[in-house]
Amino acid sequence: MAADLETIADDKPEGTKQELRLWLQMLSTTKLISQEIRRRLRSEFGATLPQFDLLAQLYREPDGLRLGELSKRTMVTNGNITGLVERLEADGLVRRETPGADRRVTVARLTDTGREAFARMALVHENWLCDMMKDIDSAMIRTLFAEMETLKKSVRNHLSEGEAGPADR
Amino acid sequence: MAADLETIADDKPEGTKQELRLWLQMLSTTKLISQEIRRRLRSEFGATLPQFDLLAQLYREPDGLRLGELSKRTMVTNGNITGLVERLEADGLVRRETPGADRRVTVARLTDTGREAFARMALVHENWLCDMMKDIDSAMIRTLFAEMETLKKSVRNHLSEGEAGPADR
DNA sequence: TATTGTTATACTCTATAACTATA
DNA sequence: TATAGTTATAGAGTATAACAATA
Repeated sequence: MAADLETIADDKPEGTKQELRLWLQMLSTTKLISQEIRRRLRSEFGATLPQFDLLAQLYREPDGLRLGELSKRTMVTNGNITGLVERLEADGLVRRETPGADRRVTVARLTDTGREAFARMALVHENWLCDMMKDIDSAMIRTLFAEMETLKKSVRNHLSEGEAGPADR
Repeated sequence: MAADLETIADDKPEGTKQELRLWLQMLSTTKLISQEIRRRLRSEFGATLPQFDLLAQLYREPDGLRLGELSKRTMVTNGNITGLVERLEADGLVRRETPGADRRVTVARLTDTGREAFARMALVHENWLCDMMKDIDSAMIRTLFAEMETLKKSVRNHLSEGEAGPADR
């Protein structure tokens, strides 16, 4: 069949599996962008990328998030979330509270200062990205986004059964 | 025109620019994969991702690479390459030499042990990725690869003029 | 006993800058 | 004076494990 010929012809780019090639490409592209973003976040706002990520999560949740939930969403272990939040609290951007009856629970939320600061950061941040992606047309950005989503799902499905993320017990 | 209507209709997903959405998607997907890869690299080979990356570069160059060149390719600053190479040298995977007349130049290359060790790592590593990307068909992987390449070029073109990567002077 | 979060530890990575030795 | 690497330093991220308080 014609389909088979096609498959055979394209299957081996040059000895390296295409999955690996794609991953290396993703990794270096992401590294290139995130190095630049990190550099600018620090020099202009004195913030790090994990901090920005954490603030972004809280920005979307006016009522705040429990630390365990924050840990899942940022993919940072519970133990390390404590340190991250502490640094942000010291800067006055985040506040910790024990909202309900269950005194084990802690919720982190943005302070007014934090909300305002993040809004400024996000705006500039967005412009950096638009600038870096200037040469990419709108349709391709949407395609890429959808494909990334599919890829992420596939990865989630095939992580070593029974675990999700780094250990913390 | 019909094209205009389409553009207008799709242009604003919901207040957040699509470039930013794409970037966040890329970042979390990459983080998901690389956390898993890092975990396995460490538990099965006692190696880190930057180390793997460095070894991969040397694997492709049987004659070795000058440290400056290695620094560019791995996007690790010159100062930090020294430490990375030192650790790998201590493990017996890499060797440093001064090949020519110019005694300032140092070249890093894989030892026989290093070459053999990396070959094993790379094989398993490749399988991890194929497994994680199981649900993605071949055509989409190729598409994604090409799009990543385009994206990387765009980013390179629009980094703050006159600089490439972190400072080191 | 299980859950939530904290503390402790050890190591690697990252960024910057000053320094040495060659050229 | 410019180049190739090294050293030094400071800080943050990362992974693990043991721990305390609460349920």
